[in-house]
Amino acid sequence: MEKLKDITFYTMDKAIRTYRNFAQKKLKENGYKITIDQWLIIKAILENPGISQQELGEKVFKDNASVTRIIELLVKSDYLEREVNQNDRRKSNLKVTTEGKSIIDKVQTLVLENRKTALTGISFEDLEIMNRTLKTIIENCH
Amino acid sequence: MEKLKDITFYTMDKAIRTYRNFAQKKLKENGYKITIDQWLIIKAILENPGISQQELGEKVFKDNASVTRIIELLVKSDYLEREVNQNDRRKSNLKVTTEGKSIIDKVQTLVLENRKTALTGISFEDLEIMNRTLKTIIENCH
DNA sequence: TATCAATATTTGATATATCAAATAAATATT
DNA sequence: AATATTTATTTGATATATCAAATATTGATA
Repeated sequence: MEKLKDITFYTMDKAIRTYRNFAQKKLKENGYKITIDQWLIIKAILENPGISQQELGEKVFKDNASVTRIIELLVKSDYLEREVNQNDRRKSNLKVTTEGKSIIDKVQTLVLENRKTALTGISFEDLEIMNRTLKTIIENCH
Repeated sequence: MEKLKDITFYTMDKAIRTYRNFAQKKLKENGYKITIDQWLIIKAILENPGISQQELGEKVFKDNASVTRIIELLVKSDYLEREVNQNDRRKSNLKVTTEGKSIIDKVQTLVLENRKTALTGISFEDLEIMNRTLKTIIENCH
C-alpha cells in the first residue's frame, strides 16, 4: 500500500494549507481583521468592476453560496457596499468602500512579502513547470 | 496590479479544489457514502495501527479539533470503533471496523483511477519537480 | 501525597465548502 | 397577457478548518 507522503495530491493539499496558515497568521500578527478569502474577493471586485457574484465565484473558484456568505461578512465589516442592480434586480452592485480599498492596499505589501518568503529558493523554471502542471491537473479534472 | 490568474498560490488552490471536487463526485457517483477526508483518516489509521489522534492530525495535516469531529462521524457511520486507551486514559484506541476496511478496499480502485486521470499527460520529471517545489514551499512557510 | 505543569482531547465560536432546495426576477412561449 | 423556463442569489443542512478555552488525565515536584 502506498504511503501517504508519496501522494502528490496530499503534498499539494499540505502545501496550500501550510501557505494559507502562514499567510493568515501574518495578517493576524499585523492586526489586520480580514481573512485570505475575503481579501481575494475584494481584490477580484477591484480588478473587475461591476462583476456579478456568479462571475466572482468563477473568478476565485468559489461556490455561489460561499460568495454570498463571504460578501455578507464583508458588508458587515464595512469593506463592501451592495445595492440592487437596476438593470437586473436579481443581481447586486458590489462596491469596495474606502475602508475596503485601504485595507487591500495595506495588506498588499504583506502578501507580496509572504509570497516571496514562500517561494524562496525556487527557480523560475521550476515555478513555471509547477504552474503548467497544476493547470494540466485542472484541465484533466473538468 | 497583478492578475489573479498569474498567482501561483491561486493556481495551487484551484488545482487541489478541482481535484477534490472531481474525486468526491466520483465517490458519490459510485454510491460511496464517505468523504475524501474521512477516507484519508481511515487510511492513515490502517497504515499506522495504534496511532493517537494527535499523531493522526500531524500525519494528514489536520487540526486536532478537525480530527475529533471527523472521527465522531466515522464512528457514527460504523467505519471506526474507539475505546479508551488503558495506558493513557486521555487517548483512545482507534480500530477500523470490517465495514471500514471494506469501503477503503472498494474505494481504492476508484482513487487510483482518479489520480491517473488527473495526472494524464504529465511527465514523471515535471511531477517530480512539482513535488519538490511544493515541499520547498512547505519548508519555507514553517 | 497534594499541587503544579504538561499533554491529549473536546467543545464553542466563527469562517468556508458543498449540495440541494427555495426565492425572486428575467426571458421565452403559448 | 398568462404561464413556463431559465437564471441569479439565498438559505438550510452538513462537513471541515481554525483558534481559544475547557476538561481530563498524566507526570513531576515540593
